[in-house]
Amino acid sequence: MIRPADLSLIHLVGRVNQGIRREMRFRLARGGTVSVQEYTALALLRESPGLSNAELARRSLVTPQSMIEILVKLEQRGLVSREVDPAHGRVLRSRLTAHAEGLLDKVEPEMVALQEEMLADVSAEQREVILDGLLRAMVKLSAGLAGSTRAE
Amino acid sequence: MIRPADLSLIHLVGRVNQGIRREMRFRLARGGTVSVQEYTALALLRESPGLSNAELARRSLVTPQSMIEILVKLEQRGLVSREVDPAHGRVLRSRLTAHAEGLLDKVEPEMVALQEEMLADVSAEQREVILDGLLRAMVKLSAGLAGSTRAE
DNA sequence: CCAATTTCAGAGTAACTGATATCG
DNA sequence: CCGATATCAGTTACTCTGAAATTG
Repeated sequence: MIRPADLSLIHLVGRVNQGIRREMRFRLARGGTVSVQEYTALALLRESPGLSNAELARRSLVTPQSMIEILVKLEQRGLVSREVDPAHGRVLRSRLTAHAEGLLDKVEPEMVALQEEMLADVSAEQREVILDGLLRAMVKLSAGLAGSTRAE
Repeated sequence: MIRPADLSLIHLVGRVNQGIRREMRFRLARGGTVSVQEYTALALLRESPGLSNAELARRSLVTPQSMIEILVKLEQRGLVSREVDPAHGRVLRSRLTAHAEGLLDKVEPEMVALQEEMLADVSAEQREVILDGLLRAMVKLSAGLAGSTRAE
């Protein structure tokens, strides 16, 4: 017999994510005019400059085809610059432009505020535990459990 | 100055969610032929039978227009039956059909397995803390922080 | 020749905004 | 008349699968 709690985490993550995206969309609409998906990619690039499209895709758990679409758009809008990797002529490494840095500086305080409001009733210790747990979950998901990345 | 850790949780939830949905889509493709979005609604209805469209939407943090689309499709496919609330002629209360119960019985073990694989390195105590924390976050998000539901 | 990366093209899923009608 | 619900219609956001070219 499956108890309700057995499945609550995967559902709960989905709902919380939906709530977060909803709020992000709303708040991003004022500031810059970047979509949630674009903001997310920019934030990742700020934290890890020089990532390639393939690397960005892996870290975001999406296909490279999905990521390239975001990346190309960001490049066209002058938010990202891409340069050939000197060690591997096929790889293009992405970095934020000054414009993007400025945009993030303007927008990130709002995102921090969102997170703070959302976690108002969650202690610092509890946040650490959650962060650690979700990170472990992401490692497993990245490894490609039984599904999408079938080991042959 | 914004430290990287300041924003990690909202991003981490997004990535974990993406990983979960990716796996769910893959595993659901075999069993029933329900989409992730449909499965999620069915699971919620099993846990809370008799919810109206508006209630389902609120619990899922989506608009009623988004939810009605799923619900109508499920009804057409014979997975959900809807009846007028005797106390309020406008409200339609949804319940799973026997067919849907059978489908969930077949599919849920796979979803439980997914959650177990994903949380393999997370202790029972840690899961409790995460569950509690995300629930608190969802309460805040449901209340409509500063954004989408602007209090005038 | 093989593995990884990039990227074009088309498709499908999922969520949204706006507007209308009904019920209490 | 107001607030909540249901729902039609059109649109936008996001991700995927398939296929082709390039590099080491």
